Amino acid sequence: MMRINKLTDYGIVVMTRIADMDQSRVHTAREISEDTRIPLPTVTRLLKTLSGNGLLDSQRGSQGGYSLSRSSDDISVADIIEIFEGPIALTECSTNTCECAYETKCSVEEPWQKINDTVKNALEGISLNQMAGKNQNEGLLNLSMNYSGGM
Amino acid sequence: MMRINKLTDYGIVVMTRIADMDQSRVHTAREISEDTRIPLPTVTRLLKTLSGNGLLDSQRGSQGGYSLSRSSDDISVADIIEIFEGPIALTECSTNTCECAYETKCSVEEPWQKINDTVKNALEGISLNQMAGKNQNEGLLNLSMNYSGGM
DNA sequence: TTAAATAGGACTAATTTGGTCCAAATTGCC
DNA sequence: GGCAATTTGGACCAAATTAGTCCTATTTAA
Repeated sequence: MMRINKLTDYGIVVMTRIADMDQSRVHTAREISEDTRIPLPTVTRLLKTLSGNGLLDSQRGSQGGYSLSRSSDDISVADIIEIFEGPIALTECSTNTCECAYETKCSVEEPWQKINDTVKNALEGISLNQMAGKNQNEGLLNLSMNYSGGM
Repeated sequence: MMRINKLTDYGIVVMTRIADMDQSRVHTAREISEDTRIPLPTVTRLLKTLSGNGLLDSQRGSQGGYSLSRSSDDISVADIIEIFEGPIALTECSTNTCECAYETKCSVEEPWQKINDTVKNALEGISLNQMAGKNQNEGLLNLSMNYSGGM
């Protein structure tokens, strides 16, 4: 189905939720779990991963919690996806380390690069801010202009 | 890794290979397997799926084999991907049948639609012809124009 | 009639993914 | 100082998906 993984999806939901919350204080895993209705153990793991990769700041101990490490304008969907899924690459051919066994495959490498760049750019072009409720729709027009309409 | 499945990848390789072959005759699974070095049983299955979904014509019996059902210009990478993976949709939210359980997720629906359309357009914009060796690079410039150059 | 193909589908092994849980470390507060 | 609330790190297992193989039936040309 060429889907992003469920955990990645959840990761985006969680980040979006945090972006929608009061930025003046930190938020606990429990709080976020209740808001999103994603089970606490799972949310816990998501938050660990997200803070471990620099997208969230964490504060330990009592009164601790998580907060965005930078403005929701400066966090893209691609940032989140790459944390959970690694570099955005639809095929192995799209990565640098491709060692194609089949000659045919290799003739295919350059088109794949282009395809990937396009996908990557689309994902980098959507900020958390756009995903969140506030300022909704603003900026999305840029994306629509990116494809000239058909092939 | 947000990858397409291996079988889908193989499917594209197989189709590309056929597009590169002599169009005046049909080609057997064995022949394609040897060319691509993909194991015969797997190639067999790929070809069955591809012909079953109208991308290849098949001819049974001795002297039988497979050929493109239409010009390689008229077959896109998206056509092949959709056969193996179903509709191109990065998240469930991108499909019509989304019944979001979480309110947060729903605020996220519209951006996902845009993202998906972009990805889909990118994949629809690459023809088998472009993937194959002949006329290489022709037409790819269109794609490059689709993203306005980073964010 | 036989050999060469495709068609259809069942089946298994391998891999990936989703989800849970536990113990340790840190911090604020009483 | 000690307790309670948190994050941290990692192990672990169950479920789902994917990859790959194989068998049998059908079709067709020579």
